[in-house]
Amino acid sequence: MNVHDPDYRAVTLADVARLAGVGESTVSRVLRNQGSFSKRTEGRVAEAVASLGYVPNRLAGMLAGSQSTAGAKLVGIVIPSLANVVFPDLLSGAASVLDRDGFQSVIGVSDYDLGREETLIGALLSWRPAGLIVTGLEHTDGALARLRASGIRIVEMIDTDGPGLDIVVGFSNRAVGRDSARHLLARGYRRIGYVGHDVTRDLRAGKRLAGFTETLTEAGVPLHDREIAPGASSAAAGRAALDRLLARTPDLDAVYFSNDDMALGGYFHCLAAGLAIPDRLALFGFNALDITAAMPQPLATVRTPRRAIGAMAAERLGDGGPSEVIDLGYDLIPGATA
Amino acid sequence: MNVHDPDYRAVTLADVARLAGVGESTVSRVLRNQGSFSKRTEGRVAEAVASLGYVPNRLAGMLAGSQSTAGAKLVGIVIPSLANVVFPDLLSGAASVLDRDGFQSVIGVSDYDLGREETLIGALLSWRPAGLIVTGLEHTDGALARLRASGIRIVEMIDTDGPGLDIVVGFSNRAVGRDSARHLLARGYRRIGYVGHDVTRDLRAGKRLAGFTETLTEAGVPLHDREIAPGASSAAAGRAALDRLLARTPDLDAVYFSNDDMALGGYFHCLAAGLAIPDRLALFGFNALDITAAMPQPLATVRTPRRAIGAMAAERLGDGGPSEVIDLGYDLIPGATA
DNA sequence: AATCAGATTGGCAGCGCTGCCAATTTCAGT
DNA sequence: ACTGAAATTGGCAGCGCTGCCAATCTGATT
Repeated sequence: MNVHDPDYRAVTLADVARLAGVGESTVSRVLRNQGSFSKRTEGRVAEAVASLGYVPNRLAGMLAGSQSTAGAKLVGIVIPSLANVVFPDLLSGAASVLDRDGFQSVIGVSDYDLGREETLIGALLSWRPAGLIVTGLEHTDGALARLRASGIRIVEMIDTDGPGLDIVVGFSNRAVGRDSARHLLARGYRRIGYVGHDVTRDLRAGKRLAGFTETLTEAGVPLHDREIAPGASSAAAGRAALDRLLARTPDLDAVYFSNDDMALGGYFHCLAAGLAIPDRLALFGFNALDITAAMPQPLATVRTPRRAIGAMAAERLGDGGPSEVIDLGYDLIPGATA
Repeated sequence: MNVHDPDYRAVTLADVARLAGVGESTVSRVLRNQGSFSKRTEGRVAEAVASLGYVPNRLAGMLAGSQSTAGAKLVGIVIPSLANVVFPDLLSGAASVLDRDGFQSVIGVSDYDLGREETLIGALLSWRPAGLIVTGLEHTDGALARLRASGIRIVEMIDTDGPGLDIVVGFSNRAVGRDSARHLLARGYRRIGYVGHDVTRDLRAGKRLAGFTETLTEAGVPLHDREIAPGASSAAAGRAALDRLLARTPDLDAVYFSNDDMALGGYFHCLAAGLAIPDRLALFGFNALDITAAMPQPLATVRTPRRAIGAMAAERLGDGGPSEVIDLGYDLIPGATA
């Protein structure tokens, strides 16, 4: 007997009620441990549930419960990618809070494509979630319209550089860029280069770079040269890009990378090319991936509170407070490569 | 006006039907592009949808559609973690197929805890998915019971070393271990050690180790020594564990790691300690993470078809074929570290 | 002009569960 | 034994949508 048999019918709450000899609403109350019922009833119901192998149908439950505020225990989350550690971290931070509060989440991956993000937002909204967590502040007009029209709590996470829709949780990427530049300047580097990946897709990396060059320029030490690798960030892309950059501009004394993956690639290039770090060339990354702490020379990078951002985003989804921007900051890790 | 206003009511299909001046079922047909309707009707409906900002309620749709086979376009996926690249890869492989077929997926993360997996399976089943993808072959009795009772298609992915429930997609971890051992033996290594992480949680790593030691023993070159790091795998754990292992057993000439993260840590240890690779010590990993190809000396490792496994798992979810085991194999990458 | 297959359409009964409300039971305090 | 408040319980109307079926319309054919 399975779902494909033409006359298959799942066990329903009504079946349980019948077997237990109680009303449907009583079973519902017992199952949700809400309202009052006697110990005896609870026992009967538990027994019936066990003997029938009853599994509640959450679809029906949510539909029915959607009329009340307490109903929809569901949230939607949109992230650009799963390949970059950042996002799984954000997700697990959010999951820890969501689990605690008994929320389910439906996740959409936009693949750094704002058009696809708009589609995903529409799809997630059709689940009638109690709230939505999206990544970044940049969205298509259509996406913004849908988000506004939804009338639900929206949390934009990671980035605080710009106007948000409702709740914004994250840190300033621009400030990260500025601080990174300040750090390199303080260490005495003056011929500074940049190695990044496709910024049209990863807008946050673009903001860091903007802050970085801004500070350099203010200090009278403009960015010496830059190399942008096409496609997503990766160690291989970082290694190849640094190679190209140095071939063109050998006199650099420090390189700022769009993130740690790229920086790790750069590190490998230096090892392979026999360039002393940080004396011949300093390296600076972003994200503080776990792996960078295990390097022979810990990478100079910036640690972002990823899990905390995810957790805070989930936290704020629930409350009905006013719109606000929550800056969770970041830490600059000096490391040994810059 | 938003969801929290006491008298808020979402736009429903009935509202659209009224505005468009057609019946509800007609709107439903147009929206799902199913059945027949005139161009004129389609236009009216599209107009009404746009003007009202209507978003279909998938909860209701699935509930209503659940009676038919075509209804529930939903699948559940359970993975042990998001922190290990392997799982996001599996997920995106599955997503590519699921998207194509118009399926939604709900994901659960068990955190390598079989008890938690059982709970998650129950939770996912309550969404009445058309099928479920789980990780590995080991499950609690309770989980197995629920899976069997569900009557839906179950796909167990990654591991083919053991009896499956229904469809199994993956490769043999044991064979990976054996081939890895064979490779090291062929290269002439004879004092071989192992550095791993908590095997009680990562059962697949345990199977690889079993196959590995088995082959070594058969060759009359039993595993020389081993060091197990507590907790999850990471570069830091691998680095520290290799350090401990070598302190105790300095005469090793090769080390097999539970995966690339650990191996990368081992690589860093060798760099820091000035151990020549592979002459003084050979390193062998597992997973073929992208990053290992960017290393000065590409890591010797085994590439697993992660995206393909995810895609195949999703593919099989749909068909009604008989239970079977699908072995997608793997590639041994010689690299330059062994 | 009559006929008929095929295209188009609307009505309505559920899908399984929860919220509301009224009915019934229980029980401590007279 | 009697009373009122509190605890417990069941009935039933939806939640918003889809499937089924009968009704209506269209156009070509005879």
